[in-house]
Amino acid sequence: MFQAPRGTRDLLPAEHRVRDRITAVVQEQARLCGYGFIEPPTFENAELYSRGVGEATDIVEKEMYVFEDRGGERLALRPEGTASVCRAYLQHGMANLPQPVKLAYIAPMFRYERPQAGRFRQHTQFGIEALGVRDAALDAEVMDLGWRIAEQLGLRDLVLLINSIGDLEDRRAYVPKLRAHFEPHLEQIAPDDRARFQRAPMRLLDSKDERTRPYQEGAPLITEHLSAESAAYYAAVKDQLDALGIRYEERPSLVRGLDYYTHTVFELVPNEPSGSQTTLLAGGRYDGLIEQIGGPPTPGIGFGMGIDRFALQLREQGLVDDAEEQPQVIIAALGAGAASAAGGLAGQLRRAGISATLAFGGRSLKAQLRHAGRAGCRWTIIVGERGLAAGTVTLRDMASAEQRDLPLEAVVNEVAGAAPYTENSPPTAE
RNA sequence: GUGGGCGUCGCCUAGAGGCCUAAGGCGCCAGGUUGUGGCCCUGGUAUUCGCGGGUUCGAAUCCCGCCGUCCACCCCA
Repeated sequence: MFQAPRGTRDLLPAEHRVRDRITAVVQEQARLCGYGFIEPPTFENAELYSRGVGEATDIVEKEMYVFEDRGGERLALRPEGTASVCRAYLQHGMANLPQPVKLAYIAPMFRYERPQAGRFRQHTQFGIEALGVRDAALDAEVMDLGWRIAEQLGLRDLVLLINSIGDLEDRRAYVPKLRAHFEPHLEQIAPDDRARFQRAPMRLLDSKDERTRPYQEGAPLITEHLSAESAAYYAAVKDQLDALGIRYEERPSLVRGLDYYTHTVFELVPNEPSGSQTTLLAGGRYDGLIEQIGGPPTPGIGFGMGIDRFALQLREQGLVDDAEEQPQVIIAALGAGAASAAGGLAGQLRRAGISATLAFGGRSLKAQLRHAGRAGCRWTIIVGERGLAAGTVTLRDMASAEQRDLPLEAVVNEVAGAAPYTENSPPTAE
């Protein structure tokens, strides 16, 4: 039997309802900040990512789904959203629009990773990018948007981790100092971390390896080596966050795995993580990215939010109600002559905004009612040849078991006029 | 890429070398006579225990390999 490919899954109705709820909140909050939604293609020229995300990143180096199409183009399934949005900004000349240009998307991302809790080979992200402006207030606004989404969904006990990793100049000055700190201990630290020493020395700061940890003590921090201008920018961002009343924590070891980040970086995480893949939302400023992919120097900031991880977190915090919505009316049809009348009635009910379905399958009335009872609908309408001869159908209230005959033309109004049925109350035994 | 746990009906679970041609619960389907549900009762729903080898007179139960899945590392949303 076929199975969904490793690391992918079918989002079944119960889970899809959770996603719909998240999607609704996200769209509303993005709208409140003035974001317009865009949908970039699912695959792009592979080089867009190696140039944008960074040649030496894990994403590009070992996680991209790269393929050649029949025309010989080297393409990649989108591993992250920012590069595409920036490409679109350039391609459509959005630098001529009032800045910042605020763009949002909800789209699947693909990375060849080993699946585990909260990590998939295909996952869906909501993301936003605000392009063309470098302003501490915008940084804070972006983080506040992420914060509000969590708030609106009812999530508790989250914390926003922030840091500044400065600009290229800052890091050019800082990295040698960092290397100098670790260099004497290269023999002692973990082999993986020795490689990092060369390629991504800032990662040494958040290594979890027991062999490396002792040497993290006393290492120089980027935040202590920012230029006066960068430090002032970071301070301004924090002032803005304070004004917004967001609970944040500075985390000097916070470095992101994509090369394009500058200055502000942040992550939204649960206070007390239960698993290990718990970053709900992460992002930062990337003032060099657009230039990297061939545009003019253009500042930008944004984040990616793991919709699947939000769903997981909602479940974990007991914020998911799995009750599924049942049709308000189930129509039972008796006899071949009643089938088309039943179908017509179902259509009329739906046009009146009442959810209705037939008890399909040509079964006995008993079976059709049993089906209706189990489904938990409010009413059953029995359409039978006998009643039809007199122009009536039977409307049965499933909770009270009361029923009466009504003219076929009257039943839609009768049901529409009743109090809305909100609770999915199970039938009670008499 | 590395390490570990687990794989019996749609779901949950029993089973630990012969009494298992696999049991129970949930769910689903049908029926309990004539056009009426929920409770109850009856029946149906895995020719087979992820797949392939091996050990044995005999394997769902032991061994090996593969696959799948879950978890952790790495990394990340």
